[in-house]
Amino acid sequence: VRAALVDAGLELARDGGPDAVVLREVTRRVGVVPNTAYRHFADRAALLAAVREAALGQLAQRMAEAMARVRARTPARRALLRMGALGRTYLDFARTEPGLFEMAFAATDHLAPTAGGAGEPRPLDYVNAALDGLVDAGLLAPERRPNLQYPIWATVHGVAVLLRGPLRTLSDRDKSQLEAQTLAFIEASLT
Amino acid sequence: VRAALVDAGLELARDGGPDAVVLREVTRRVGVVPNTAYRHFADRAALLAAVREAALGQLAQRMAEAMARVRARTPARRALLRMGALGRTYLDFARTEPGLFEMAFAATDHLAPTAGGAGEPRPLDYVNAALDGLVDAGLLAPERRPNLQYPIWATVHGVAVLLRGPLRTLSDRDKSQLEAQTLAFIEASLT
DNA sequence: TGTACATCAGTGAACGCGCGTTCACTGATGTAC
DNA sequence: TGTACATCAGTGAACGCGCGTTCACTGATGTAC
Repeated sequence: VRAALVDAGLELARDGGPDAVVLREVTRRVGVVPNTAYRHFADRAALLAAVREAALGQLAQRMAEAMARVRARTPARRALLRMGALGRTYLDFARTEPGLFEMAFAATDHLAPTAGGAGEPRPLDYVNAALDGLVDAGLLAPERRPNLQYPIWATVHGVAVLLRGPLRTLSDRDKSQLEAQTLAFIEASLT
Repeated sequence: VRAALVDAGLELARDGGPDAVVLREVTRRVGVVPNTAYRHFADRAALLAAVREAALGQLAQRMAEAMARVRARTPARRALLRMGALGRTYLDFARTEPGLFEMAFAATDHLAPTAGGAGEPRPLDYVNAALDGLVDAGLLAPERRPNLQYPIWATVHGVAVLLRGPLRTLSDRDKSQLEAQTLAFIEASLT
């Protein structure tokens, strides 16, 4: 039932974002009485944290698939392609699953279980791996590497957020172009 | 009274973000009966849109002040300093006024009055002006200029959002360093 | 093999709450004659 | 100068709603002897 509750929450978040993940509605979808949720979660915030984790997992899975799809002869080329694929996957996710995207990055009261360490890979892990690949291939100076994942993440995340916010009135064409331009902006500053 | 309602809304948004801007609480603060709000706004969404506008105005004002403070001998140096000052002002605003920051960029149902055109300057206008300054000073190739404001805005906005979201557990030191690094990342890709 | 008991996931009913919104109203302000 | 009237910002009371959460409970499942 716990898994069913999280799934239902994910479904609610899919269209409506975090605010749509309402405890009573979640239990309703599972076909269970509201207070049943308290068997599995301390309170609504705990349920929300679990759903957020699941949403993040969806994004992580897409990134993993995208990484697996990259085929390239040389390590250098592969590192570059991976970098681009990561950005595109991230932006695709934000565009096609806006509710889950919002859910994945919503601020939850419960502090994230980041402490664990040995969990499933997170989006940032893939960026780190791709950057290390660039360094190994000699495309990126090692001294520029430290913490470089953050500005890159910020840039991609930022364009995703802006396109859903102040720039949401742009045409689809302009949005796609802006996404491409932003990824090019990152690539330009990497090489 | 209308202005008082918006002010009260701004105050509520300051600590608590958009969700804290509750129609009844807003009227309560003004010392007026709840339905009075409907004399001035069609519904809650309209009130929220007005408050969002005001929050955006606060940010715009800070940027204007920051621009006025920049003193430099040469146009080239001034353009560079302005660019940096804009980024720092933006991140300062996000850090010191998280509620207003969230409010300013919240998605509101009412479509933004962007159509007007001749309104007060918006954050993006300052970035455009600074970029034009860089081009005029010969620091930026004109062919790179078109739409360059968007990736830059995205990067700064992205780091602001991440620092309030997934990276909120970072130490203040790390946060400041990440902000600085991100601004350096932008500057590096501009020159 | 059979009985007594603990565990615990899910039930049924209810709570208090604050919300956005609607209604018919009052009473001050300004305008027309 | 005085009277009749329209305007309209704010009032008072109420509505229905759905929420998160708590309580004492039932009844199936598994374990100990």
